Amino acid sequence: MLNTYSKFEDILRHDQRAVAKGTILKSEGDESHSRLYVAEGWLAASKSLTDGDQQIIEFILPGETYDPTAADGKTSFLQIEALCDAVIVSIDKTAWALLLHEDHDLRNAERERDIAAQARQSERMLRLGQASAETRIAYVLIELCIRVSGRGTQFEGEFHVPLGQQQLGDFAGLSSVHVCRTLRRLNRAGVIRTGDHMDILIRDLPALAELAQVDLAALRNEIITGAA
Amino acid sequence: MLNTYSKFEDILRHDQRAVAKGTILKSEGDESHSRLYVAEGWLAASKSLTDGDQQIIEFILPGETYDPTAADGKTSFLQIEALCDAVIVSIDKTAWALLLHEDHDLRNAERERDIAAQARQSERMLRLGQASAETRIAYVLIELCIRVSGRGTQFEGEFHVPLGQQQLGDFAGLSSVHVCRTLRRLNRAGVIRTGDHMDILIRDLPALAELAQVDLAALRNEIITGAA
DNA sequence: CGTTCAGTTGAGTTGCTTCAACCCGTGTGG
DNA sequence: CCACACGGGTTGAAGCAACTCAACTGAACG
Repeated sequence: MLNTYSKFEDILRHDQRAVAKGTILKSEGDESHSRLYVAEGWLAASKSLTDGDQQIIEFILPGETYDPTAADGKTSFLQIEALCDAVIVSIDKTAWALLLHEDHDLRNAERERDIAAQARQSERMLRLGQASAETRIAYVLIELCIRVSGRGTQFEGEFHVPLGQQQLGDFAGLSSVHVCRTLRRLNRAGVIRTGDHMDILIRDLPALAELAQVDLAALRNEIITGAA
Repeated sequence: MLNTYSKFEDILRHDQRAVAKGTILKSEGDESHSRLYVAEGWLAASKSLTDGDQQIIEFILPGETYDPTAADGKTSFLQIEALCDAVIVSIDKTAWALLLHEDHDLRNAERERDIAAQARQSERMLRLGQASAETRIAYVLIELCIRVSGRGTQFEGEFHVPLGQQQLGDFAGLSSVHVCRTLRRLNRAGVIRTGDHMDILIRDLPALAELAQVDLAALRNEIITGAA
């Protein structure tokens, strides 16, 4: 993952900052620091309604970057939170722009990254709007599996996500109670096995893909960046 | 709207193409033509589940551009459809890249456009995942109102959208029947008035914003591009 | 050993969907 | 000119999926 960013490793090393689980990163007035690079841990970008319900818009995994800045260059309309202890780098806005301008490969990689992120969002919207709880959960599991496996060889059927059922629900648009029930049902059906603290083992990937209504190979190409 | 694209008006004029309502624009193999510019009419970008339910991911309004191309540069994961008779321009991929490379202003404008589109999607995901039918419909109406009003002076409370209730439902994640009921309820409450063929008059904007759970001024900045 | 917190389960409720009927404006062919 | 079909909107009735509320469990921790 890191190799895409080898061009500015000096920055990455210099500006690293550890944050504890639960920390909320505000970009209030913090204009110069715009782009985030996550070296370790997971972040969640979310929005909430006035009545308190929140929707997780995107997870940011180790090795990925994210820019929460709005068009005005100042404020952010999203809340960024560390889902576990994390190490992040805030990349100076102008420095980033400079890098992007100089480095053609980086620019291309970022473009592909954007497209992949966009594709993920579309898939999620489709399911948020139209699919049953079972399909939503199955899709979330598959997306996360693909992403944690990364560009590595095959799918790793077993992986861990630093999420509670509440957060899974905030992502899939379901109540935590219903996430629990759905997960349990998938367990009983032998499709997955869940362990302590969101350890997930996919036992029957084709069945899960069927439930999620995805074509695995296609989704893979669509959803993650092609950079080797 | 057009003025952002004044730099390549020659292309726009040259390659215009009229399409009838309902036409589906496939990008199958049509690699060289990647970026769409909509001169007239509305397009919808949608995805569908295997069982046929479809979700409209984005509307593309006159004066806007859209690139349905996936990361591989070939296929598209979205279906683009003309919601009414439309005039579009397919901009050659390499020509577009060249323009973007040469023209700093255009590049910036596109960046802002991307950020605004991203913000819109986040708002919609929030409501798809967490909000009631009433809130979703109210939000959709407000978003569309803001977008058709554009950067113009004030909100125009009265506008028209070339959409049926079915399509409104596909966008808001509701059945057409429930869209009808909700619209009817808003009518009775005196918040809006609907006319023939999706003519909409917002009679009580603050009330609608309250239902949609949005801060009008903030949403405006967030959702549309700042280019004057 | 008590407290806390996440997950689990049951019971009851509700909001949205589905199905079906009906209305109405429009187009079409006899 | 009327008869008819058609498609979109409207409404009622019935069903169901997901929600809320609440109680219980078990693990982690002081």
